[in-house]
Amino acid sequence: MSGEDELGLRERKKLQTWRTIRAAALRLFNERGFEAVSVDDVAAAANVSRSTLFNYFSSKEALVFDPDPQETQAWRELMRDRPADEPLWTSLQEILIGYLSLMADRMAIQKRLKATSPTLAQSAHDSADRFNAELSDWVAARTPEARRVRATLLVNSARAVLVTAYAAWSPDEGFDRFLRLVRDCFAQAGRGFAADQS
Amino acid sequence: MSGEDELGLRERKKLQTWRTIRAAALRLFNERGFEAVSVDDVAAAANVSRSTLFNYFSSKEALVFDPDPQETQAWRELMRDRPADEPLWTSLQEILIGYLSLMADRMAIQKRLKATSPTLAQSAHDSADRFNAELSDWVAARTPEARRVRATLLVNSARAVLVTAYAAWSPDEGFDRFLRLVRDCFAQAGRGFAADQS
DNA sequence: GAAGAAACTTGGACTCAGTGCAAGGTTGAC
DNA sequence: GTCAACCTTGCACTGAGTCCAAGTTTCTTC
Repeated sequence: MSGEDELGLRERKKLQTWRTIRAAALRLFNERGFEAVSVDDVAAAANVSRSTLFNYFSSKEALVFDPDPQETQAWRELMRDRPADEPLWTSLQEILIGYLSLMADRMAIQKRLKATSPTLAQSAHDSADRFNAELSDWVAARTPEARRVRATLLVNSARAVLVTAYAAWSPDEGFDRFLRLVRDCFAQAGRGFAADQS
Repeated sequence: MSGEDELGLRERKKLQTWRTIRAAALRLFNERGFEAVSVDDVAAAANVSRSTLFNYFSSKEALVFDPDPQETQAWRELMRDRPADEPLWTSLQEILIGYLSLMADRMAIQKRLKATSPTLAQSAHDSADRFNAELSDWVAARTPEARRVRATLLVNSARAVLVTAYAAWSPDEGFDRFLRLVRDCFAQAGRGFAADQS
């Protein structure tokens, strides 16, 4: 999340515009609910035209879920930082925890918004998918062809862990509690499910 | 999937209309692609008004993914049929395989369509969610409060298994191959991931 | 089997998301 | 300072989804 200084004026303006729009969107959605606010409302509140808004965000839902432009860079660093000989399951855990920490401040709002709009709830997947794609690439690059399906299974299972912890967490409980849930579920999935007696 | 005979005329007509619309939709989408066909096209092809179409399907995507009205009944039977003392992980495997078998004929078309339209790919989750909700209810009813989070983890992991197998499968390969992938991934997740050396 | 209630269908008008384009304004490079 | 690349804007257009009032079909009851 460093270095927005050595950017040209043009780039800095873009970043600023992006953040202005996002901020306006989150504020309005939070006040009135997702459905009750139109894209034009958001554009107006951010002092940009409708067209410009759609230059930055590909859909109304993207206003809520798109990652900050500098965040995707941070993702890659999270992955690059894992030692090559670390077991994949451990790497996934640490990467995902890092990922969540980047969104820590947004998470509560997002979860609350999702509760109020079915449309949003649905397209939340999508945002997770983008990170997942990034993650899958990273995994694929470090896994030989023959173990590719297994590697995918691990990635998807890690996501299952996340989803489970997320569902069990309430936005009022604070972020630490959420991380504890994540670690716990990771441990359980690590041990496997076959041994359960019911 | 039995008993559409002891239905009244009204009910039988409804079922028939539903299936006519669905069939028309799948045919058109398959011929021209999802995006290239409008809802009006489908309505026209099914000899039904736009309004009626939306009475039966809540969205364009639903035309592809909604389960046949009689299918949801079959789901419940799948769940009811599992012995109460069977380990949950095993039950999940068998239920999901049964579920997939119900959709066996649609699956190849759906996967092909999904490949051609981003919108569709996204909302595929949604359809799976509906089954998942049903499944979660069943699991919750058979699991004491204290183990609820773990049960959710198992359900979500089972879904991860499915998603993995689905991704690794190609629609040309035939359904049996798909089932083999599912069983294999179930076994792997059953054994856990912690032991992996990388 | 006639009459009325309930459920289903229809067309049309409306809102809003998202696309495409052409014109005007801003930024950066030489 | 000039030119090219890039951003922003307004406007017109398509298509999804909602709402409603009026017409038609099925079910019920006597």
